[in-house]
Amino acid sequence: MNEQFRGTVHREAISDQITDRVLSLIREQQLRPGDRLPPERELASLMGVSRATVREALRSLAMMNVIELRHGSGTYITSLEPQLLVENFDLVFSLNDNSFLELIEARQVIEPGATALAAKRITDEGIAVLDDVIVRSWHCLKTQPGDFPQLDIEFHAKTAEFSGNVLLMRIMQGLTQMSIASSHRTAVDEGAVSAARVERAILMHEGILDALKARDADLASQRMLKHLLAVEDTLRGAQTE
Amino acid sequence: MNEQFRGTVHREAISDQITDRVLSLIREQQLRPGDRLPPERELASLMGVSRATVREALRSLAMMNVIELRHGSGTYITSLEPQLLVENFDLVFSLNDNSFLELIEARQVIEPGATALAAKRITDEGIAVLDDVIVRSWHCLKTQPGDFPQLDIEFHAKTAEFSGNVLLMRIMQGLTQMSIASSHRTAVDEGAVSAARVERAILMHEGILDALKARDADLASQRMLKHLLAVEDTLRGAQTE
DNA sequence: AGTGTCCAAGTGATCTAACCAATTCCACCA
DNA sequence: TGGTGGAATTGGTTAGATCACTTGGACACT
Repeated sequence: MNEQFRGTVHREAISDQITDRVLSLIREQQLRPGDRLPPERELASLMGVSRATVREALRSLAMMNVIELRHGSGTYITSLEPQLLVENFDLVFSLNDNSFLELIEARQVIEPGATALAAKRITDEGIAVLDDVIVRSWHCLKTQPGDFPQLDIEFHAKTAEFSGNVLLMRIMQGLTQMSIASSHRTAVDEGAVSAARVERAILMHEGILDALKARDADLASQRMLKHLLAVEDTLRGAQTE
Repeated sequence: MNEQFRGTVHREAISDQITDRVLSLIREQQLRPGDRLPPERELASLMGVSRATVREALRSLAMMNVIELRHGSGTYITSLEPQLLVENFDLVFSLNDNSFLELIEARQVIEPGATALAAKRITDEGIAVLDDVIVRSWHCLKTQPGDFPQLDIEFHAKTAEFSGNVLLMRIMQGLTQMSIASSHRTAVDEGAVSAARVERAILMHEGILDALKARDADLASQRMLKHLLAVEDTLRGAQTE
């Protein structure tokens, strides 16, 4: 016996029911990208709840990039493209305190593979983008070597982007952001941006780009790993100075 | 002149500022798993905003499983485990048929490298843990083959753990967890848990573990990649059936 | 002392009723 | 024709109140 006590006592919170409802409508294609939802006031009266509750649900969906709230205009379904929906994936690994040695090690595991994929998929437009980064890097070396880290990040982020894999792209972006925060904390910047080091880094970027141009996945992957090992040496050196 | 008009017109919505603030506090270790946040009323007055706005932020964080709102008790930081934080990303896989291929591709990039690290760092205790997973996998095959995916996750998650890199561990555990969610969506389960396939998977796990026991990083890495390529074939096959 | 009951305080959940701010669109005028 | 101003629409935010759940301590009973 005692079956009579089965079942959950806590029903789901109202605002969670609303988010589930919207997500269901999206899955059933009753709501499609670009569609506009009814105004908040209307939704509230339709469902017999307060506007505040509706807004809690809508804001949650907006944070997941499922909908977009446009002030004065309305609520719209986003494009629902994968790169949008995984935008917050970095939460999975960025909420912890990480040493930059762990960071660089993770990049050594991920970037060579991502670069190999990029070699297979990069378009001529993509190559032009990376070429431009290199050109700007040389210019930066002559004028403001201190600004190089920004271009370094851009090169790596773009390379990850051309891997054509949105998850790898997001992971790389998250890791590079953490690298920035980490280097700011450890004051590594001064050592890493000496003109000689910047020049070596640009040369290695060029080598990687050449391999990408040749669509040589193995070579590109190898060179990216070598580059990241060099970065690790630089960081280790700066750390012990 | 006209400098007076500088600056961005659209500032970030207040509730988004609050979520960012909470996430920053977590990153800075000022808030840790299990910690309790101040009551909503207090947060509102501390930040000089209304309670409704605070709640929109908190509900968004709760939807991403970063915090938990306990009615009558308070607001608490969750465990922040990767398996928990990726829960809501399954929407990507139900909306886009090809996303799970990108997922397995990302795993193919990351897991071999992480496994190589594990080969260098795994302890005898770690090996015992993986041995136990294998033993339970064989037992599962004989009794409840349908429960194998859970053990599959466990093998990969533990391997990630023994890589000794928290970042890689979390990324890998998150991706592995999502694999299960995506395979549920695509109704692959039936095909994937056939006894023959389960047996093949366990044998490959054994091969990986043997390489780890030998501390052979290259071999372990190779075998992990081969295993994931096999998983991809299984998924592709199930997709077109 | 141990134990169970009950109540009050604390806290999240929801509602109501405003007003502010950005967008949209149409009527009106030049 | 075309711009221009203002009203209507709609999201953003606030304030205050009430409901519902949890917690812990006071109290009575054993």
